Amino acid sequence: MIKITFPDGSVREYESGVSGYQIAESISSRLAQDVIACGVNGETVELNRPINEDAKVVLYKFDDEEGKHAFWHTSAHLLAEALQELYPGIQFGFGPAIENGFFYDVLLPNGEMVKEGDFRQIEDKMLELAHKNEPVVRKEISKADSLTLFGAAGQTYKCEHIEQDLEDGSITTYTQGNFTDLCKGPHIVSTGIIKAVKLMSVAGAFWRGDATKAQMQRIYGITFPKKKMLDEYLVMLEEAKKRDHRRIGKEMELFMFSERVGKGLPIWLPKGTDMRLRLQDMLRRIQKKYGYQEVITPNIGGKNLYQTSGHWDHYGKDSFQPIQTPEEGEEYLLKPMNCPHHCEIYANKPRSYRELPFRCAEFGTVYRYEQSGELHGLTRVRCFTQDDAHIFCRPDQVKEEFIKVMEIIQHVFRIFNFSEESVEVQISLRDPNDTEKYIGSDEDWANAEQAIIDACAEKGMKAKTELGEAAFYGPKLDFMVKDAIGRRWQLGTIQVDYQLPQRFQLEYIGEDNAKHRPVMIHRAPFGSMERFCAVLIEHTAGHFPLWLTPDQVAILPVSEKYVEYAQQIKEYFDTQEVRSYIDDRNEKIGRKIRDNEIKHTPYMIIIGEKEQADGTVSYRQQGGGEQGTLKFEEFAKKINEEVRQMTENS
RNA sequence: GCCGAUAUGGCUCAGUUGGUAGAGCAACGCAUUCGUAAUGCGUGGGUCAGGGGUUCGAGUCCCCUUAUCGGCUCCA
Repeated sequence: MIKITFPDGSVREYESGVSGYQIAESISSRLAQDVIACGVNGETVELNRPINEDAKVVLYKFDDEEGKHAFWHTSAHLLAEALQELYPGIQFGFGPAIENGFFYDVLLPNGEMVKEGDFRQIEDKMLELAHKNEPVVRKEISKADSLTLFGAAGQTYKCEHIEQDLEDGSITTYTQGNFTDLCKGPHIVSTGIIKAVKLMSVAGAFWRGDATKAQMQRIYGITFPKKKMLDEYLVMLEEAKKRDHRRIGKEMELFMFSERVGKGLPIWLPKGTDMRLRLQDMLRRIQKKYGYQEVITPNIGGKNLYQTSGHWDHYGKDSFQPIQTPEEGEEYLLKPMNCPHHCEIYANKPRSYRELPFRCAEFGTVYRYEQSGELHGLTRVRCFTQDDAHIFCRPDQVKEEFIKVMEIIQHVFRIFNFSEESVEVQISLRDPNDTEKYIGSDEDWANAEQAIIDACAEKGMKAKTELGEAAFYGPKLDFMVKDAIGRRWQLGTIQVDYQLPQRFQLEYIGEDNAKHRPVMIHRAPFGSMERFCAVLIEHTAGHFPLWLTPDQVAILPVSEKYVEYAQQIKEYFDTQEVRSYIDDRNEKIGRKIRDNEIKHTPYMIIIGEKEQADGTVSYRQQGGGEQGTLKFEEFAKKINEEVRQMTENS
């Protein structure tokens, strides 16, 4: 007999070898229907795996992360099972559960390709197989046997995976019906729980994520235990699309692209520019308090500059190719980053330890020749402006300076209500197994990485560590924020760099009257104006805060008779720096209200006979209906007061 | 760059098996001069992304190019 402890603390006795499914059933038959996976001692196992010792049990439902994971993982197997029936000879790669659903990497025989048009047939086959409600059976298998099994099935990728990555004694297979997959689980108890299936897309994906290896087809899908849940999910996706910054940017006339100007080259329209300048001003105010000095550098630089920095070696192919000056025989690059220019500013004169840290900031526009397939709205472009700065400091100042930058970034994110949950902080270190990718000594790397880790610890910053994500010259602390459909984008970044100061032979005279090498911190709180605006648009769905929004007030005359009064108000607003426009269309007031509600303008004022006589305005808040009546001077004061509070609290 | 998909008036989209383009919104005009989420009537606007091909005939079928979308790879 073994003792099983339940989440509520109660303990029951069972025969050794009892399965999770039997445990679930013994509690309540109704519960057993909802339970789709089972955890033991913190480790998720499938319900049919025998439990042989005293254990703490967790029973997962679809709503639990672990439950969902098992559900979608089994769904990936279901997809593979269906594909195997439809395309005999198909090769399988990896097929995991992901945040929303699952995928399977496959290679069809004879160079055939899965097309979106085939999805219906595959989905039907998956549902047909699920309807059989086959149990998912786990089996431990030796390495030799697994190689025989998958070798006989012609699964060369599975065999490669077994040979290279798996150790004898830790290999398991899962079988449902006629389909057996190499897998470490966990899975749901049987396929019949899967009631709704939707294949989302098919994409190319390189075997093992290596662009030099075979390209497989990655089929994405999602499944649910109820049809209704799938419908709700699809509606949610549609809603998210409405927040897409590319769509809102067009609707609100914030930015545009032109095929003739070139792909990936965003054009900021008047309203978008207005907003961007306001964002820049906000950051300028904050930076000033932290002792930054703003500079302006050219948009091109000599090729030699980037050879010195090492960027040419690492990213030469990914830059716009050099501009030649035939008479002078020189080559210039469109500036792909600002750091080398800033190094030259530092080197412009001898520096004393007394003037460090030297903090040099620039809204620096850079150009990068990103792969065409990578371009994406404003989040991945070929011309963008970094809210860049480089801090040159003494080695003993690194941690303190790093922490100050963290404060700026947190400050900025707080202003936009990017909550702790929506921002993921990532410590990006180098891959210790692939040091070729990086420059600099192990000692410098150790120091730089430790500075970041210490700073995070000191600030109590919750951060996950990723190996291989560092820049080639140093480790980073990255602030990632999700877009409307859950893609993660790096916004803020802070990087510690011992390399560029060396390459540029940067020095300062220390207290000891000897020359010393400074350390450089690269940082950008927004990351780039383009990407930050994109993510901000998606987070706010275009409802920007009053201080930032291009238009604060819509002035709506009840009829054309009051347009003159409207103009008088607008002129006054202009003098008070309240941003307004008049909707003087020949439309009824109800219509004007509706249209301006949709336009996301935060305030509307309505003026007619009464207001004109009293010198007042009747005002509404977007989404909040009528608010009251004020003298128009009072209203302007109220707007500015609101803006003042917002910006001062920041 | 690679895989899959899309491209029709300013915007969002119809356009059945090939038979010479439609709607709603927007714009413009006229009437109306209106009180807190859509006034009515009318008008103009498209080399169907570009190029080539098949055909008596192509928005529709085929090929190439370009841009865009979903991914992969990359991201200083």
